[in-house]
Amino acid sequence: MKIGKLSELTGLSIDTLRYYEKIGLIDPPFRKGGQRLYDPDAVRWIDFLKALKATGMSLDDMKRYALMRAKGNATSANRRVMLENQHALVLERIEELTACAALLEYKIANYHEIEARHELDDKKRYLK
Amino acid sequence: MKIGKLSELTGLSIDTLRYYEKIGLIDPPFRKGGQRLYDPDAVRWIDFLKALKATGMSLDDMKRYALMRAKGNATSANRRVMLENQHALVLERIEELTACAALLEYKIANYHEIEARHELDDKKRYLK
DNA sequence: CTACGGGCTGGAGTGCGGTTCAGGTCAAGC
DNA sequence: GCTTGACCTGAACCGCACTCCAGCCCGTAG
Repeated sequence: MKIGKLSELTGLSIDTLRYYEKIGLIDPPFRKGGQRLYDPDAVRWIDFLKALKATGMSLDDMKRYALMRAKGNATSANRRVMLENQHALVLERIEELTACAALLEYKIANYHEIEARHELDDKKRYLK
Repeated sequence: MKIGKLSELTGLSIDTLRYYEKIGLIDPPFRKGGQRLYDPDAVRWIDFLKALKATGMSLDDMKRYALMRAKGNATSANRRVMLENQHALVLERIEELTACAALLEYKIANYHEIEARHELDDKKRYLK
């Protein structure tokens, strides 16, 4: 498939795909007449990259992972450790967000209270 | 308190505190001999800003919130809505991260399997 | 009174993760 | 053969959120 199709399937812009290739996240595909022709497996790899990115991993770290992957089996344990570290970070981040959500809920409840009080004031003013 | 102390208490760098003041996130404090002198309440406000930031809110949106806060009660409902929207985003983000965590767990389990197979191969090789 | 640690300003610089642009080339349909 | 739309390259540019810097001032301990 050509780059436009891959862009459509992955949701990454054409520019981003070329950029990812440039920095070594995506293997340079075969070319026909200068144009990139991707293997369908590329979609799976890019989806994985998207997931790593969603966890907050930097492109640099993803590049390190991609590099190890390219080196084959010998790097398997290292890659696993990378994923384990990232997994731990994700759990931490979830905890942090959960705490923030609780704080927001508290603040929102507070605002509701304040608004209720103001409505009451309005009623009183009306009754005067 | 002076800016150094506030920096220590909030964990934000002195430069960041001045930057936040410049962009309107923090009220300009009183000055004595040109130096900023903060009220202890500043810590609470900054901690709240940190929480908003942790939720992924942009400084620009935080500025909008700060501006409304400065305008007083009339903006209360708008501020509540902002927090409610942010709360929804946080919940979404937690869902996304949870899904990523699951994917990572799956991948990690996969790596364990691969490693186990390789150990087996090593044993076989040893027995030859 | 002097040294020194902390604070001040305005503005330039940084790192990240793309995005845009100029100026082309390629290929599929008419 | 020609048009049209997709694709190509290298390099410049962008927004965000800081971070650093030069050159200055203030205040307090010795």
